[in-house]
Amino acid sequence: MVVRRSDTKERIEQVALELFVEQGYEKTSLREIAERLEVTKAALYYHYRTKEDIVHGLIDDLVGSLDELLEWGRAQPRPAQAREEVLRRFATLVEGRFGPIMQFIQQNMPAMKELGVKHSLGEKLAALFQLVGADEHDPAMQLRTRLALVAILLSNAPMFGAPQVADVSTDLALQVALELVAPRESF
Amino acid sequence: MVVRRSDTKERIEQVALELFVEQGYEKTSLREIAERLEVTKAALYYHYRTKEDIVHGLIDDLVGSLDELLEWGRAQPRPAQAREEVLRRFATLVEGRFGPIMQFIQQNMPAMKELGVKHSLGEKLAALFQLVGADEHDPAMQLRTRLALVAILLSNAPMFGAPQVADVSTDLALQVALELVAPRESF
DNA sequence: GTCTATATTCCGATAGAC
DNA sequence: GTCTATCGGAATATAGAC
Repeated sequence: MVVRRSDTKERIEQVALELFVEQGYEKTSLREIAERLEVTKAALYYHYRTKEDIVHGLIDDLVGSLDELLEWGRAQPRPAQAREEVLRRFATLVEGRFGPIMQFIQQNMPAMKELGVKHSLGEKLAALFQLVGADEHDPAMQLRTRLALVAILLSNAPMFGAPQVADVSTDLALQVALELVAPRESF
Repeated sequence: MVVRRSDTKERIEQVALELFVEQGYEKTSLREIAERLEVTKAALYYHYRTKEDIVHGLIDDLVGSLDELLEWGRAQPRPAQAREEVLRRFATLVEGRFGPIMQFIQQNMPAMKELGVKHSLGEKLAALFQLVGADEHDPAMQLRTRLALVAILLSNAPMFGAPQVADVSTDLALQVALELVAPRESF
């Protein structure tokens, strides 16, 4: 069971994430967040020590879920056969409540780097990559594995905003991702 | 022949790009750029009207090269057969002098959006996507086409910093990109 | 828990001498 | 073309009343 946070804390994180996705982390001031919440800046500082702490609140949630996914995947007796289900669960997370957070992270890498998020989250994604890529040593297969994860992420956020020609459903992204990591003889 | 700019203008763009890639656009101040150049802020303002103008100076170069690539691709009599060469030339641009700029753009999307870069550059990338994807109407093929471009971009910049497990050579990325857009019967 | 008021710092940008 | 000096504003953050 998730620990119950105060309503205000939840509302702060929710509104902050909205604005971070709309405008980016740096361009979003605490004044704007406070205004949309119809409170003052000082109120925010009662709940969070710094602006950075708000981001950590958002990220910790995601890191926790990734940990659960990793734990599950590693517990599977036949890793090779768990690949598909790991990708499926990852896609579920991305299309679910972590979609906006993933988009926020993707589009604000310099800020994530400064906050140390790039390190903690990068660890998890590297582990996920290894789990899905299993013990592949072929560089081409490693690249395909990475692209499989990107395919799922692309269904959530646009790349450069432009090549969003058609809507990509999560199901389609998952299908292409599975093709990418599927064993093959040749093309 | 490229128009000859003053040495100082070139050095400003070079140093600014360095810092933009290292720290991000918003976190890089004109003071820092000036300090690394060993001049004062005011000197920068003689060459560029605003901080945004420095970015536009960097981007225009790239947009120009993409235009050339698009022009060439469109002039090919057999578009389907030009795909491979377009991807090859795109990879050459990314691994060449535009690598850092592409990385900068990718990792600073909110700033690009505010500068209108997302629009001008997005147009070019959408056109490139259409050229490579040709007249594909299958959504799965459209996604694969997008991933082909991403594969090439991934060889240049890390994704989340972490899943950079092995070095991805441009040749390998190009090969996987070609596989992705290659016509197929089934998997 | 939320407020008013303020401290502090840094930024982008300009004026004008040389 | 580069400098010194400075302006106006906005940002994060804090102090202290209620």
